[in-house]
Amino acid sequence: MRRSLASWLVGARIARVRVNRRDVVTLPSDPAGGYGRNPGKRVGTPARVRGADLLSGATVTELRRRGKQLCIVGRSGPGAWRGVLVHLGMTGGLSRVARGHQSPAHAHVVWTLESGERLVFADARRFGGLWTLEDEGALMWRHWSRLGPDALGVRAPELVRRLARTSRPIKAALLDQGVLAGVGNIYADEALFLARVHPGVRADELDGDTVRRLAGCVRRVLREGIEAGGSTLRDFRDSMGQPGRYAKRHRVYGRAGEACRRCGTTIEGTSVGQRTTAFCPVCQDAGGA
DNA sequence: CTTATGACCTGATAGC
DNA sequence: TGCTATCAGGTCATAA
Repeated sequence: MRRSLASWLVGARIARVRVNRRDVVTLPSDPAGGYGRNPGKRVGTPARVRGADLLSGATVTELRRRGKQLCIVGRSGPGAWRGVLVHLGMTGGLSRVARGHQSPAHAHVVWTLESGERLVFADARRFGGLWTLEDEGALMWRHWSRLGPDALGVRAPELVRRLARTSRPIKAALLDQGVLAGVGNIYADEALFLARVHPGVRADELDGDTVRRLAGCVRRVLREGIEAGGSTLRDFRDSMGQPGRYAKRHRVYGRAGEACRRCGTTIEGTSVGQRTTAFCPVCQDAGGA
């Protein structure tokens, strides 16, 4: 998504912003989790979202990603840093809409560029959202300091150290964004298959060689996924509307009941940490490592 | 502190 | 056709 946005959004000047749903936007003054995402804590009237907080009047200079979070960085006037953090959740998307064309369904926030085209944040299920940032420090300290290293470039020693500190199943640890940032349910299953690690084994019981192998497999599946434009199960489209092509290359995810591509055994479907999990019981033997 | 669990949402699909 | 149940790519608050 970052790459597909960069090609047309960087350098663009934002003329105005329209917020159709206040609760997908979290201001620094809103409750930590976000105003709309915890009904029990919706108290009082939320502060109004100002256009400038969502880059109105700014020129986009950069798109920075860490894990699953994307920061649209801009400048308004000399030296004035602006930034909006985006998380797509499960069904969120950012899309480019030409002048005169219709926005997608669930268009919660719409930026109109000086060129007349629009950037639209849409999210049917609303697990995603936007976070405004008062300065670069807020991005680094309030948001990104809570994330583990970005999975695309994670080094083996770092992963070894981090996995040694948790007794959870390895799959649950890989999905914890504070341990490692950027691996979701699909790529966790794919990486574990490639590394021949059973998703249910305790993270702190994996030996060093196995974790080193796993680090390489995490980087590999993400690199492959990005090169293929992502995994489209149903909803995902990049900002130009293109679906990803990686799902047809999944080795285990979504293939429970089908034959393992490596050994022919039936891929098993189960649940680890409340998440749908697929693995090959022969290639990913819980005893082996 | 760490870990487990339910809640948050909507839409697609399967089964009756 | 229309109803209900089930499931989904992620995270957060809360309880244990």
